[in-house]
Amino acid sequence: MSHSRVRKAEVVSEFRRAQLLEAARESFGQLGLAGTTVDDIARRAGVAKGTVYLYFKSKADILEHAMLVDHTRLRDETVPLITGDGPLVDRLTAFLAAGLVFVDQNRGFFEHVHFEMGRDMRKRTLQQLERIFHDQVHAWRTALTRARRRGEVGRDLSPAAAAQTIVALASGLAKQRIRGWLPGPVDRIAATTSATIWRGLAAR
Amino acid sequence: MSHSRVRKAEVVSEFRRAQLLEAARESFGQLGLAGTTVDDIARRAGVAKGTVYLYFKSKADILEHAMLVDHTRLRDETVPLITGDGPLVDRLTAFLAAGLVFVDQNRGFFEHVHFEMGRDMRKRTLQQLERIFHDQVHAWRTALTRARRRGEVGRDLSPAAAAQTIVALASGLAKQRIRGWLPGPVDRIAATTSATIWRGLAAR
Amino acid sequence: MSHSRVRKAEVVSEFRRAQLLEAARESFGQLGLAGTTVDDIARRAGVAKGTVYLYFKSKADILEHAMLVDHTRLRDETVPLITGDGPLVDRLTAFLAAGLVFVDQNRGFFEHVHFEMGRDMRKRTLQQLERIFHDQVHAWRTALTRARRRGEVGRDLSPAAAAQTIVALASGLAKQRIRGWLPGPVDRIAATTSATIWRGLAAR
Amino acid sequence: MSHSRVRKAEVVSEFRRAQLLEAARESFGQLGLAGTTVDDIARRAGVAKGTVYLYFKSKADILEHAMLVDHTRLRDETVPLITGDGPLVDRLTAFLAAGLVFVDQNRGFFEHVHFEMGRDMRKRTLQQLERIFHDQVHAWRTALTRARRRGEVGRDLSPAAAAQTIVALASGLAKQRIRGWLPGPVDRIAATTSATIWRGLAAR
DNA sequence: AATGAATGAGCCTTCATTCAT
DNA sequence: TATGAATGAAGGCTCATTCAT
Repeated sequence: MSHSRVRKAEVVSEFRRAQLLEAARESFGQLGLAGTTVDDIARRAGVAKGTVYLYFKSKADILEHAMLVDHTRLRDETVPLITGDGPLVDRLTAFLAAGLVFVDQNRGFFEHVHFEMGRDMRKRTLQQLERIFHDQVHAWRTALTRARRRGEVGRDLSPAAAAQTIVALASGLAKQRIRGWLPGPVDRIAATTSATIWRGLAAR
Repeated sequence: MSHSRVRKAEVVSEFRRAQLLEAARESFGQLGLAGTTVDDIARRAGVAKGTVYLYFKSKADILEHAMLVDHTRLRDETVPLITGDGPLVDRLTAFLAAGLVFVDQNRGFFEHVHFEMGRDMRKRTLQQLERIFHDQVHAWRTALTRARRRGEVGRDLSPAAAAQTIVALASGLAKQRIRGWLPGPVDRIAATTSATIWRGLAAR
Repeated sequence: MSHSRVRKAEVVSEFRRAQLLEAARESFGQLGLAGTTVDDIARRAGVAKGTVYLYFKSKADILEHAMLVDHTRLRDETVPLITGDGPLVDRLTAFLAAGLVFVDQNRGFFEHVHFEMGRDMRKRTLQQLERIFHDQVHAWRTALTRARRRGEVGRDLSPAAAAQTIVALASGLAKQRIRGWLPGPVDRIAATTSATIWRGLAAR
Repeated sequence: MSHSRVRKAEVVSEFRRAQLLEAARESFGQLGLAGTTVDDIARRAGVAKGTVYLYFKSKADILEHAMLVDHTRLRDETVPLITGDGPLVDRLTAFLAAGLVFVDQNRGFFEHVHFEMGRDMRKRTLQQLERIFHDQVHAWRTALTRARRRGEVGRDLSPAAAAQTIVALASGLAKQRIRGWLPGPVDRIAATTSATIWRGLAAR
């Protein structure tokens, strides 16, 4: 019974954390990082200000955890798509689309947060993003190397360069999507972009 | 004579503004947006804090003007490259390289400033960037359309999609360069990336 | 039986109070008054924060009781020494030594607590100390009057003034001992000081 | 003229500091250290809260400077009295009186402040006080050694022990005066105390 | 009796902006 | 024009105390 009480407390605690993170994401998304006060977060979560500090040790800590959720999701929703087994061009399309979908689902949060972090926070955030970036590049290099062996991509293609190009392109698309410069259905954008770099620009 | 006095006053005034903007860019670059105080800027410019407010109406105003300088430069250093008259692939390489060079030259400023702007400031900034982005896309679409007519690029290529892809790619490369994830000489990066999308990924 | 149950409850209750007071003294001694949180006290006593409030009505209340223990001890360890029956000079030495020993044994607590009390608490504390002070002065006056009658001290000595002098001196020594400005064995300090005022400074 | 302007600014600045210190001493004296807010100090000085931080870098800094004034005065008002050239017993009386006068003039401030300082502040304060204490003891030892040579005090008196006794006694008197346990005119208290230890307690 | 999550008042400090000189 | 002292709003954080379980 003491066991179940511990469990219950843990569950409640986790719930509060999630509740606060949700409130924080909402507030950050609407008011920006600087515009959000701890009071805001508390109010949205329906608790008193002091309560926030029972679950997170500072405002920065809240942000860090809020972002961690995103980063985990971002990786999980993109990397596996690269190492699938369909035709490479389809995987490329899916990869580009996934990045755009992710952005669409987190627009408010991204719009502000990635732009207002302080020095140290940004450092830590970028380290996390760098790992994701490296994972994506690595996965693409592997996929391209195999595809070249199978004759699916050009013999003279540099898998390393191409991998980096793809990831940079996905990142560029996402950025422009966040900013609203890339309207329209995600699938169409992904498909045409994918087609463009798949075939190349040059006449043949 | 009253005329020349006005002139002189204007010149002095312009000088002060430039001096303050330079100090601001330096401080923003080193300390970030939130980390920079109006006092910092004044001190670096060698004037008193109150003087700053004779030339700019707020801290946000300083930032806005500091960015305007950048945006003007960014446009001037990229758009003309697209509408040149060498082979399209060379222009593409030059375009990608120019974006990276620009980033390299303003790294400190970008690193911080683009990440810390408040709501309204970011809005205005993005509007400016959007215009540059549109100009770039437009220039590429024109260039690609002509190139297609000349048979320089594939018949079935969509100039609109390709233009957007190129610009997104340039933007993605720039972003990763800022973050330090794209080390090495700018020219090599531009050349290999350009080659990749020029030839395309697909075997032929 | 209901009687014995009440008794048992009382005993347990007293035990808890003592346990909490001990924890409080420890914490006050190490972290100071302001540096000690109710949580600290609870943790050291191995109970939950709320429990503290079952035994004391506030942090100030804890402090008050913690000091009461001290004051009782201080009185019990000094006043009886004055009204003994050995030679007066020996009683003086013993009295001075007792004050120093007391300080040595409670250094941590004194170091902080006497310096950080709030208004009201200090008022109450000083009232308690004043009683001890008066008791000491009174005891000394009585002892000196008797000693004068016996010809043990100078005929022209004012018992009242001398009593106050002795107590002030003891208090001054204690203060300097707390501050670490009076190193060395307690007995030696007490003996030399005692000798000094016993013989007086003047040549004879 | 620029010279005189600098001067004027300095004078104004010093005036403000003094004004703030006075307000702080007043507030600390009335409300205690913890009870005094920076707002209190500002209000008493007739300035805005932010202004306080133009002259002192923190609340602790204010306290430190407020105490420095005291310590300087305490030393200057006591040490010179010891090394005068009148009869030693008169110097002793003057010394004891000076300590009591000092306390009387700063009662409110002392009452609170010395009792509520935080760890570090108290450490620094005590270091300053220790120097004063040492200076006093040293001066007395010198004075007593000379007096012994002149046959003014007993041949067998230990100057070191006697010096420490005197200083401890002065400190004890001051402490009790602060606490209100030593009412009456300062001169009388000093005279009788001085007489008591000058003649000694012992019958002769 | 015991718990510990929740509360919220309160305080120090920063800094963009103003204004008297 | 230039100065820089003065302002005061605003926000992150602590912690004594309460209360539902």
